[in-house]
Amino acid sequence: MKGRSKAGSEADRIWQLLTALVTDNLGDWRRKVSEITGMPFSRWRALRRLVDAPLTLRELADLMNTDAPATTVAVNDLERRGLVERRPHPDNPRAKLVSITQAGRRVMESTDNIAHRAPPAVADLPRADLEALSRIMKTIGAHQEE
Amino acid sequence: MKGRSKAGSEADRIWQLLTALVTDNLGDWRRKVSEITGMPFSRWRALRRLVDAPLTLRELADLMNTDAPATTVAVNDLERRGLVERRPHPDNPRAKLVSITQAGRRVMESTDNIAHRAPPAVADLPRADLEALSRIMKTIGAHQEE
DNA sequence: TACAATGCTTGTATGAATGCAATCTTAGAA
DNA sequence: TTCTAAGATTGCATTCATACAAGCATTGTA
Repeated sequence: MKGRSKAGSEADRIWQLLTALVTDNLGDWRRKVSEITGMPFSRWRALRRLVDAPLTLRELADLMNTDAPATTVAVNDLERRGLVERRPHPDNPRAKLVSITQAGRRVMESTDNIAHRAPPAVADLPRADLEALSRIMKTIGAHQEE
Repeated sequence: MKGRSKAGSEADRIWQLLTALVTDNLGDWRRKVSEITGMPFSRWRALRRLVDAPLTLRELADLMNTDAPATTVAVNDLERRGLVERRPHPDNPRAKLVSITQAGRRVMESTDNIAHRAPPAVADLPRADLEALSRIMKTIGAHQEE
């Protein structure tokens, strides 16, 4: 957390607005994702973390801010649905690597195209604003990779 | 929905990134808000909608994308806690106006100062990006007022 | 008057998220 | 070897969120 400014900063105010905007639309979004995928929203959220790279259960649990048991249950469900696979970890025999399957990728694509419609307040933004937003989100994305 | 472009547009991609960013941090946020206020997150969310102006139960239900019974339960709880008041609607005798109390405002202030810390990926953005974001969020906010 | 619609309430049922205790295996340290 | 820690699993218990059915009071209309 380098150069962290204090609470109540500009960034915090923006974040507050962002979370309000998203949470107000979250209910609808969750409903749609569940409807399309036929599984709880939390399963979809777990699956999304596996798109870029396989993870151990421990890593997945940390990323989702839940405990190990909850993660095991989620992976069990996803595996039963054929969306992920458990494989032995090449280096650590205690750990297992969870990776997404082709079927899993298809599920993610189906929701990419259908469930992520921007709410009117965002969709109706002027082009210049959308471009600025796009650029900023890329910056944020890059920051999170670290 | 004026001038709505098709699915998969730039706005939709941005929205997808935004929701991912927020939902990834939502768990923590909900926990903190619950801890500070001593009530479920959904109660806080309902209370927030009443900060600007009193609403009827019907209006509150629509804004939160839930049904009337759920809203009644939420308002009952908030009223028991002394954070909102039910008053007869001046024009429509069938409706009731729910308004936030001073105690309710204090609760909202307590979470404004403590729970809304921006995640590092946002807090560490360059100043120019933060300013652009701030301006865009104002535009979005104005759009939602309509 | 009779009837439908609005606004709210009560009660119930269900699915889901979360957290905790206990167990098992394997790896590494004493 | 013995002990401890890491990684994963099973099972359970609790709290929420959400939806639905049914009912009551009030308003407006046929």
